[in-house]
Amino acid sequence: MLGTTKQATVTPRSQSQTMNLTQQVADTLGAAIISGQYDHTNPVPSEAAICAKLRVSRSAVREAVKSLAAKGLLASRARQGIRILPESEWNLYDADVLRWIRDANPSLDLIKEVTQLRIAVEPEAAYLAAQLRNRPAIKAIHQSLTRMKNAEEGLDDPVGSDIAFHRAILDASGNRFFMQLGKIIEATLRVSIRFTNRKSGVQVGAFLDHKRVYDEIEAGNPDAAYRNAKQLLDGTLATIMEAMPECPG
Amino acid sequence: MLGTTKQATVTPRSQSQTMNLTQQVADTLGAAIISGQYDHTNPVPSEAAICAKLRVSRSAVREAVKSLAAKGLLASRARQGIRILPESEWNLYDADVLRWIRDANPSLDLIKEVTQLRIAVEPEAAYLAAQLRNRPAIKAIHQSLTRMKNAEEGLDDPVGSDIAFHRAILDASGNRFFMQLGKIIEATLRVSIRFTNRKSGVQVGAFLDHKRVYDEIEAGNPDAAYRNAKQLLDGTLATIMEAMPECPG
DNA sequence: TCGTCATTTTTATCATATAAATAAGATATT
DNA sequence: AATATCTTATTTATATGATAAAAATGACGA
Repeated sequence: MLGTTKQATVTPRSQSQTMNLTQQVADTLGAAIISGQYDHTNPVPSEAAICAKLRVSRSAVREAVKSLAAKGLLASRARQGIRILPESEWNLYDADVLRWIRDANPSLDLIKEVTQLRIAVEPEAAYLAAQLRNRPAIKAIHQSLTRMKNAEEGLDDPVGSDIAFHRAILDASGNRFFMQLGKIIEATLRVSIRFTNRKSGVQVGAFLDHKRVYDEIEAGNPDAAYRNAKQLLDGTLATIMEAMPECPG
Repeated sequence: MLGTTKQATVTPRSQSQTMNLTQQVADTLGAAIISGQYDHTNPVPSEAAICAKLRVSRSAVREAVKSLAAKGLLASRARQGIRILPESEWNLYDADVLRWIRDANPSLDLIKEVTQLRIAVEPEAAYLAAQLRNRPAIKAIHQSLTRMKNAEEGLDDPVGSDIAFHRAILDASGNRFFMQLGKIIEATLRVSIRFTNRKSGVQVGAFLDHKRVYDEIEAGNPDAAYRNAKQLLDGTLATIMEAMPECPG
């Protein structure tokens, strides 16, 4: 046999477990872009340079670039090369982008902003859920509440059950935009623990606070569900703000 | 010169104005997927079949597929082919996805859900803006308010100035998640007009309603800004619900 | 100084070949 | 008969190289 192909040195640190080459390249580039490694003095390398650097074929690089372009991170044009788009174009509501941001700058800023988003959205979702009264969806909320109860006795994961509860409410709203926020919130919450894991003492009354929201949804009282959800989240934000170094607003 | 390449028949109806081939293919496939053309009885064709159908190279198809995968529409694996992901995975906060959804099913449902999102987010954004009191940002709100005033006398675009106002408030919140919703809201509002363009009579008091929100932000009264913004949007939702055939919630 | 044009770099697109993964069928084993 | 193993075929994954098109740059001339 002549001309055997086969070469491909994988990208450096990227986890190649389940990721294919293109995904690995996209992950490497995405993380580099968001961590601010490139700017006008140090522009993104050309396709050819990336190929050489990562030791992969042009196909892999080009497919990765298309993937990142779809997330709003960059754009490429002939002769102009690959240029990074302004941050305002980055799709924050994308799990990968969010992860790269979180890892590039592990701070409470992102968590604060997500919490502000939750404060805006979750009470409204509870309101809509109480209006809709979708049986299966409400049952799912109740099940996550049971998980929280179990978690208090160490029989279930406290974080996991809490996340499940909030996601169940979003799902019960019937609003697709609210539902999609579930995975964004989850991705953030799972990390925020590392920052705000002040002793589980604050968790004591948590179950009851959550149950109040459920009860009002189940009873079909939109306004009361809204109020209880808002109160619950204001407490969460307060905890986060306490943990923050300075408090600019 | 031997072996001249050159062929490439473009995709059918896609606007090829500024779009390159890959984008055209992605647009064609994305629209087809979201319009529900494929299901388990009629799965997505293989790469080869798409190449033949659209008369483009495999590279173009593969890059388009990567782009759609990045938006959560599909995933592809060897021997298994391209499979559509469940709707819950589609990134709704993506301008392309939103456009495909809107065009696939032109109804008020999407507009209603976006408005529910606005009701949740915009009052909170006004609240934060009043807290932050960022001078340039508040000035931008005022400028859009001036545009609305002019629009009342036919000197500016009513829709454009209204959108500018709401985007300015989101921008003034300092929250990146809120800011990003600007383009989503804009894309939806520009279409919703076709549905709810009940005579501009309702517009009469609109300027004052908007000005009240601005005044409270400028004065640094978060709670009042919140209330006025909420009131403003409740009116908007009411208009939309009126225009809807049936009112399920 | 300014516009025009040739040059050259870079992405865009195409074509083709090989590798790897895996669904499905065939075969062997218990 | 049921299960495990091997074979085959199909499809995506990856690599390579060639041509096309776009656009930044610099040379040139009016």
